[in-house]
Amino acid sequence: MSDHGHHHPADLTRNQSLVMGELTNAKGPLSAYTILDRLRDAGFRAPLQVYRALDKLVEFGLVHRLESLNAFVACRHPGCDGDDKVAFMICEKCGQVREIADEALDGRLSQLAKEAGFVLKKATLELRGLCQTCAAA
Amino acid sequence: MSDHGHHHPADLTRNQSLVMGELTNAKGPLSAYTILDRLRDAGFRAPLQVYRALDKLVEFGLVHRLESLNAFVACRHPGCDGDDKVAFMICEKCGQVREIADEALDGRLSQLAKEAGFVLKKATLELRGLCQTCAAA
DNA sequence: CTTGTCACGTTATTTAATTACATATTTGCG
DNA sequence: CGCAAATATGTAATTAAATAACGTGACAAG
Repeated sequence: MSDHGHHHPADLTRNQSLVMGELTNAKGPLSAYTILDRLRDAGFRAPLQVYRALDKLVEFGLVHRLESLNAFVACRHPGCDGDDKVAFMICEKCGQVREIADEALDGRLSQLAKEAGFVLKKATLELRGLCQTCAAA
Repeated sequence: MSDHGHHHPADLTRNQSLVMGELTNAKGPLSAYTILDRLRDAGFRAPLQVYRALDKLVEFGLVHRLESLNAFVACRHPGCDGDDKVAFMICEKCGQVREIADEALDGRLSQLAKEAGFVLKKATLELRGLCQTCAAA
């Protein structure tokens, strides 16, 4: 186990490292095809190379998938491992993504699920709007 | 304005009605392409016919889009109009979708947005798991 | 009448994701 | 070591999701 709470191998494979590198480098979320384009020089040829790496990275908790964007971001929130109730604030102007973990929110969601007899596996919580900076401008 | 609080014309166009009909009829969410297939007999030929109708229906508040499924459901929750903070519980076994509006949840989301200086436009809240029935089985 | 708007139809294209199949690489173990 | 199982990779083809581009028809407002 690494120093930030994720369950993953000490070393990523070459492809996984390359994809992780692009995501870590990027300011915002990237689509699988954007990642593919950026890794052409590194020898990437097919979407599947990206998707396979992404699958693993998501599994390891190093990357999140943003459903409302069909895109992926590196996890900036060490400790979110095992917590599938992270929320995202996505700025529609600058593309910035902020990751949020909130006890009260989680609690309410769990409560609602419980009341409905619903067994919660995963929550997709994506807030779209304008970040503070863009809203001010 | 109709009797259930949505802003939309008294009459939908033919295409809009057909698409709305399929969604109302269906037990669960349908993808645009599934709708297309089901409307072949009614003369539908191209995806755009479905997407155009869906765009309007979503705009009218009659239909919701489920981002995590790339699918659409008829709104079962009269009065959700103008409220873009509806949550969905999606059963991964039977496909059933339950629409939830919760004050406390909304409040917490608004609070979190406010604290971050984030101007919230739309919230995507999708809970994946097992409904009561399927969990029991 | 004619202009603007809105819905519609059709074809092609882009973007997203998966299926299928072959090959390599690593890992654990006898 | 030698080998089998699991894991990772490469490539091509295909399905699924969504949009772009272009033209036509209906119709209300001026």
